[in-house]
Amino acid sequence: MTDPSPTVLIVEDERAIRRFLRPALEGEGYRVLEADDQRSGLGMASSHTPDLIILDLGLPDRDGLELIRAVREWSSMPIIIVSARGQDADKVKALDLGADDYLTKPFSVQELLARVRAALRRSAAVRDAADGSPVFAVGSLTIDLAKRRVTLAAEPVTLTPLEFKLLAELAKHPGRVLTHKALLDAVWGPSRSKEPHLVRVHMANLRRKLEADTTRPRYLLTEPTVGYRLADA
Amino acid sequence: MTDPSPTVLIVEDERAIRRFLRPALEGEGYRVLEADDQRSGLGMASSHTPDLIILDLGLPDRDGLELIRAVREWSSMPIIIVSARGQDADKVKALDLGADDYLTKPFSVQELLARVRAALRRSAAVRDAADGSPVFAVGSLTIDLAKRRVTLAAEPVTLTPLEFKLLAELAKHPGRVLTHKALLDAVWGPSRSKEPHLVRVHMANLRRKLEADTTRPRYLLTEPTVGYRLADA
DNA sequence: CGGCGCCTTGACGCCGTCTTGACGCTCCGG
DNA sequence: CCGGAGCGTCAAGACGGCGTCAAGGCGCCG
Repeated sequence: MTDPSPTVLIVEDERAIRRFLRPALEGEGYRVLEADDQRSGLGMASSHTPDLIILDLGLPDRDGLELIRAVREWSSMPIIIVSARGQDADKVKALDLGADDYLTKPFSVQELLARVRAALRRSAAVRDAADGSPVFAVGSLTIDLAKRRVTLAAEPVTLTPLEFKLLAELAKHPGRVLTHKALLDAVWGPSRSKEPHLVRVHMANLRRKLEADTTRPRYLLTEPTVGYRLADA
Repeated sequence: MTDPSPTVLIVEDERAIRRFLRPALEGEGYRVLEADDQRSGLGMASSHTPDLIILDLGLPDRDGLELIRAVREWSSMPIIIVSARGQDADKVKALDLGADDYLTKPFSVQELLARVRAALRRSAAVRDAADGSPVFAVGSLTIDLAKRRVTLAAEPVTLTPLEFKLLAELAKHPGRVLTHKALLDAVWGPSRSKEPHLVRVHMANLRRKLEADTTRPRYLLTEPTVGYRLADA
């Protein structure tokens, strides 16, 4: 839900500039990635999917604009341009290609950081509105982690806090077997990691609410001597 | 359905600048509104709900910043600042208050237009994801964040400032669970984020005004040990 | 200066939830 | 055939969150 430290990708050929941008960004609590040309920048953008890109348009291969276009093919992550070129035409072109902001060198670090904050704030709003809540669904069971809602055959099911936490933990790894210890650690904390009985009791309660026949579970499957698994098909 | 021509509100005291901004914007196909001070600007923003605001920070009453803050109380519409003052501190303050962009005079019209396009493009993405309606409605309850009004079965309900702020926070994320901490942060500020009792008391007061049966709430739902949720269906 | 409304703070009782323990079942190996 | 281990069920009790009420303080407006 909350991303504790957003990731910022810097695409910049001048090492000097990278060397003073990185600490400034890290000082704000961001994780920082670096690339020194367009190709590797695009690669890192797609492999790491950062939360924001700071892009120097004065790249040696000369077509940072191409990076904007390429990223925009599949993502709407914020892109802030920094460039030595301050011509109107350059700015207009970059912005119209999909860049979110444009600063001309030399620029103030404080201003850049403020614009980074503004851009991240906006994109967080988008994520919010999108409500792209990862809903897990098997059979007639749906689990919405973000909205904290569980429905069975389109009927809402009321779960106790602990029941939901337990079910959510299973839903985060659909189809995978979670050991007793893993569940205890995640739901109760490490102190209780030696009491599998806790899991059994609450699993029974969950089954009573979710399963038609508790003796032959459809969703909450027991993996004897190992743990439990949420059916994913 | 979609208004083909977005509305732009210009808040600017210098008539000369308005006189050259208006035709430029209209030339791009936008509808244009004008205000010449903060007060009327805020009024037009709430009555016409434009798609974007261009705000001159050098207003005579000197606190255009206040306009940003006031608008951000209830809307996330894009705000682009134009200002004669180019100090870092000014930019940082405006951006952190919620402004989307900041240009210093003199600026190029082409650049301004490009930044307007970029801002509108982004907010279109937001509206895409969420429904852009500023009024929230469930059952016989309606909440108008912009007008600051709440009605129940078409009857206006009078709420205290704090009650409204609390309800508004819930209405901004209908159906989602807001944790005690989230509500405390948003309504009381981070300093009180460890006093869930505050939320309970005021939630009880809200229920007394909004719910037919406070023991079985229709709108303000409790999520035990987690927080509260505003019903969205 | 007085009154009123609003927010805070504290106390209290209720009710749901979690834990704990006991018991019977099944499966499997000795 | 017997015995143990793992699992599911049930009930009882303790715990703590939640809602409610009332008192107190503060600011605002008349």
